[in-house]
Amino acid sequence: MDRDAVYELTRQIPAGRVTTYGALAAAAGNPGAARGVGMLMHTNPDAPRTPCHRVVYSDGRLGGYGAKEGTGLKVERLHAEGVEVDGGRVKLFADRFFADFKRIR
DNA sequence: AGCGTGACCCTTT
DNA sequence: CAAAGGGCCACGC
Repeated sequence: MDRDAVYELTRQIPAGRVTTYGALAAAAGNPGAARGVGMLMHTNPDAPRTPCHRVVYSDGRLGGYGAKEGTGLKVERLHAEGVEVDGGRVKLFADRFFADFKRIR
């Protein structure tokens, strides 16, 4: 597992778009390593260069966030980029999905 | 080197 | 439609 690749891909996610842990893992060449990617995000320091808030569950839910505020902060950051969030899930998930990480069920 | 834990995901009740 | 089970991988001790 090349974690640098994962971080790189995460950094390349355009503002206002989101992807999933699984899709990210697959794009990095390790399909099924969704959980590992989540761990990488958690391990990753707060690094502003890596927009981990643009990574969510495959069903559109936000998932977790290392900060104390948790998903709350995540919602704010996403909303600031134009991503509508409701009921803990991302609206227009399909449209907002990063094209390069096609993996909508 | 082995074990436990977690920011996940899919299939099956 | 909601809940439960089992299987991924990476990390720290």
